[in-house]
Amino acid sequence: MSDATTLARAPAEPRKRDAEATRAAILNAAKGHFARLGYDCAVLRHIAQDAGVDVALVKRYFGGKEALFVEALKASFLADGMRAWDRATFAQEIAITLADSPHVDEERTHRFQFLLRAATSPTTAPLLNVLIQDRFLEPIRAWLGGADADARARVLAASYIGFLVERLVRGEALEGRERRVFIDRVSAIFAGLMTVSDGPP
Amino acid sequence: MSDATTLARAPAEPRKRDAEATRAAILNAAKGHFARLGYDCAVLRHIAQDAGVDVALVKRYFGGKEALFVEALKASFLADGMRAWDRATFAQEIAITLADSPHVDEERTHRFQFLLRAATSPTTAPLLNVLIQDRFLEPIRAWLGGADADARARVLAASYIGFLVERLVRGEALEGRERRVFIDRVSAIFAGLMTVSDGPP
DNA sequence: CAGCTATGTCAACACGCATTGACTTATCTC
DNA sequence: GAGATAAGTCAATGCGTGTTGACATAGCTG
Repeated sequence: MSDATTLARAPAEPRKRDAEATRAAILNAAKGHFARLGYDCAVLRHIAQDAGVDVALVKRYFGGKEALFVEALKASFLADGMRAWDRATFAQEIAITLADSPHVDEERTHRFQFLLRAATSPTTAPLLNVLIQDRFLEPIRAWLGGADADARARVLAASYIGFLVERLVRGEALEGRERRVFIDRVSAIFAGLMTVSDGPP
Repeated sequence: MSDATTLARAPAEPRKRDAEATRAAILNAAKGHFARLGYDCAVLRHIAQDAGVDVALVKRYFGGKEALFVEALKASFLADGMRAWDRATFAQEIAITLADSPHVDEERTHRFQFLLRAATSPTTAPLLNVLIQDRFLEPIRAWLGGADADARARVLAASYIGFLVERLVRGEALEGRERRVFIDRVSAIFAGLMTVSDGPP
C-alpha cells in the first residue's frame, strides 16, 4: 500500500508554487482530520499528504501541530456562526438531522464535531474555554434571547453535543417508529428551550 | 520530580506476591486513567506506576493495552447498572449533580466519563456498539418502561452525555440564578422523558 | 540572462510509547 | 530444606510521531 501511493503521487503534479493556496490547502485538510480524529489521533503527515504537500510546510506556515489546531479551530468557527435559522422550523430541522446518519450532513456538522473532539481531548480542552464562550455559547445566547438566555443556551448547547455523540456512535439513521418518536422528543426539547421560562423574573 | 518519586517508591514496600490483588490493582488504576484521559492518551507506564507494579505485568495479566481497555470498560459497567433510582427525585438529583463541579462526583460518574471517552475516541468507538446497547441503553430502557421506551432511552442517554461534556469543559460549579435555571431546565428535560408520550399508540 | 528570494523537498533526529523476552526471586510443595 | 513454579523486575527493541535544519529550485527582478 505504502509504495503504491508513493509511486502514484510522485510524478503527478509538480505543484504550482503558491503560498496562499498551499496554506489554505493545509488548513482545509487539517479541519477535516481534526474533526474526524481529534487532536491526539490526527497525524501531521497524513494531513500534509491529504493537502498534497510536505510535512515541513506545516511548520513553515503554522509553526507546529498545536498552532495549526488552534488556527483550524478558529477557521472552523468563523464559518457562519448561529446563522439565520428559521425559528418556526429550527427545532424540527435539527431533530431530523440528528435522526439521520452522521454521513449525510458531514459538511454542516463538521465544525461541531470538531468542537466535540476538541472538548473531549484532554490535550485541547484547556484551549477551549474562551472560544466556547465567544463563538459557541454567545451566538446561541443572542439568538435565543429573552430571560435567562445564558442558562438556556448552555442547556441547548449541551443537549446538542450529546445528540451529536449519540449519532456518532449510532452510525446510521433511525428508522420507523423509533425515528418518529426520537424526532418528536428531541424537537420538543429544543422547542422548550426556545420559550422563555415560566419562573419568577 | 521523576527521581523524587522513583526514590520514594523504590524502598517502600517490596509488595506481597498476590496475583489476584495486583491484577485488581492494575484494573482499578486503568479504570481511572481511561476515564480521565481516554484510550489514546492513557499511558500503560503511568497506569502501572499508579498501581505500584511493573509495566510488564499488564502484558502478563491482560495481554496488551486494548485488552486491558476492554476489560476495564466491562468492569466499569458491571458496577451497578441503572440501579434503584427514586423516580420521584431522579430528574432533580441528576440535574443538581450536573450543575456541580465535575470534581465533586468523580466516583459515581467515573464510569460515564469512561463511556464518553470511549465513544469519542476513534480507536475505541468501534468496540462500543454492543456494550452500549446491552449495558447502557437497555438498562435505561427497562427502567423507563412504557411506550417507546427505546427511543426515549436513546434521547435520555444522549442528553445525559451532552450535559456531561458541558460540565467537563465548564470545569466548575454553576452559581446563583444561572444555576437555578439550569437545574430547572435540565430536570424538566429528564422528567419529560420519564413520562410516556401523548402521541398515537 | 544573472542572481536573489520565497517556496518546496529531503533526510535525519529525538522522544515517547507498547511490546517483548530473558533474568531474578518469593512462595509453595514434597 | 531442595526444587519447582508462579510472580515480579529489568533492559532493549521497534515503531510512529513531531520537529528541525540543510539542501534544491521555481519564479520573479534587475
